[in-house]
Amino acid sequence: MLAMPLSETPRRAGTVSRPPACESCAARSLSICSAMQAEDLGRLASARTHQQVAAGETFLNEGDAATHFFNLVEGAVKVFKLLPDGRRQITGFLFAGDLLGLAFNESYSYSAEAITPVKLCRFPRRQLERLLDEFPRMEKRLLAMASNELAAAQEQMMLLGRKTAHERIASFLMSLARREERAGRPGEMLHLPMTRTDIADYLGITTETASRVFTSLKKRGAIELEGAGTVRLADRDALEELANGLE
Amino acid sequence: MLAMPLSETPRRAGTVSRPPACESCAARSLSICSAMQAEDLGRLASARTHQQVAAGETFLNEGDAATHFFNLVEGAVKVFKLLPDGRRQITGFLFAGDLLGLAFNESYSYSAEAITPVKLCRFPRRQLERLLDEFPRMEKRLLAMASNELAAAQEQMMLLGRKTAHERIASFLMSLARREERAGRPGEMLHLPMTRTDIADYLGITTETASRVFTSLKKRGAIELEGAGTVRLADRDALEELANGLE
DNA sequence: CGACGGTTTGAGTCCGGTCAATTGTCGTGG
DNA sequence: CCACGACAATTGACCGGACTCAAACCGTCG
Repeated sequence: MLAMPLSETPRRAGTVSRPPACESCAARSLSICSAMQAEDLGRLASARTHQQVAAGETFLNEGDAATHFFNLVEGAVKVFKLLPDGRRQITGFLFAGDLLGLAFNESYSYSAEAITPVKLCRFPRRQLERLLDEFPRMEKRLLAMASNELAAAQEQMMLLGRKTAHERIASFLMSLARREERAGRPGEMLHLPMTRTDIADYLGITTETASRVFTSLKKRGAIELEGAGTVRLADRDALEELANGLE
Repeated sequence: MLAMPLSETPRRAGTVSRPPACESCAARSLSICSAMQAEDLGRLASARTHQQVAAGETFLNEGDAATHFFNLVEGAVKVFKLLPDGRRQITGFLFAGDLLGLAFNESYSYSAEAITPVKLCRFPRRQLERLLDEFPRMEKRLLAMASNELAAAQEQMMLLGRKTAHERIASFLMSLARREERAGRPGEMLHLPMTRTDIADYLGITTETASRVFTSLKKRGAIELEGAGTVRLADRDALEELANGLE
């Protein structure tokens, strides 16, 4: 386990405010790196493999032996689980800088598929485990990340268990906006690389419902659409309220 | 974050198979202890506070400063989040031996309420952080626990997002049964300390639906009820299939 | 241009929610 | 021991939001 997606990490005083550039794989914000010394990076780098994945390709399968973990360098990825009859639940979207497959079980508990063309850095898990033994600071960092992941997971349970379709979409959009802003980009204009079906499978609704809600929010003036992939959050306050079940 | 509930920890070879008794707080399976030396336990113990909580009492509030973490010594606890209008999502049930409040954020992201009368051991978080610095093995153990938690959380997302009411109840029962068996007790006869409303709020359905599904499963012969609090899993294979969306 | 995948829209259905009434359970005190 | 009150659980009737099935509408790319 341990996939590190849109976790809403609160910037805490005392934490390294911006991880340094990770030379070894050209990722601008590989958060794990901030806990490593240059030499460690070198050691990990020696074992890493760069990998390209085409859009739509599944490069990690639920149940497979968890031999590697990944750093997503470029592109977007969906992480999901399937039921035998094909029903799908997407448990997270990952973007550049996110970590994937940091499992401590012997097999992956989810699958991962590229949404856009993807560049990733693959590390053998053993290598990481050795590093963890030697550099406890890294472990602490991972623990903090896992902690944030868990908080995000509980938030998602709240969404899936108790929110209406409108509230789910609003929550989703606000969550993306906050992520953009945490990365220093404006959060008003969003580019959605995933399809309506992906969004639906992430929010526990159907494609049709997702689409209907988007047009409904547009009619209300809460958002503007330019094609299906671009959303402008026209009334963030309204969306925020909706996301929290008010109104 | 980090609440450690019914995570289905696979017993891995090479891991301590059964944590030694934790003298300091009379818990029989305080998993964190297995990573500590006796002296450390003593140090933690010096700062601990024993605490009794009556059934129905909320002893931990979402948003409060996360100053302590807890070991549940006896009883059952529900962990939940609320929406402003009162809708509730229970994110987990905790039982004897489980850890609670092991947050690495500055405030709790959930509330916790006693289901039955509860005994807990309260430790200041600072103490733990010092210990973690000195004993990396503990950190590793926590990381593994967090990893299992995350896998369980994703399983729950699958349930909340995609399963039917029948499948949810079946999954819930099977999950409880496995937990019992992992603890060395027979999993066929279950005692449910929580109300139907609690179960419903955990599974993202209503009390009425939960109740209807229980009686429906009873009529089908999959379970037997003796009062609302005791369930016998009469046909585990059927329940297992239902839980996975087959049939 | 036509084909294909994704999106939107429409009509009808149904699972689970809502509201309401009844029954069951248990602890308390007369 | 039983009556009572309070709360949980069950059951019923009805409703509605989201699902299903189906058709039309893009946008992009060969």
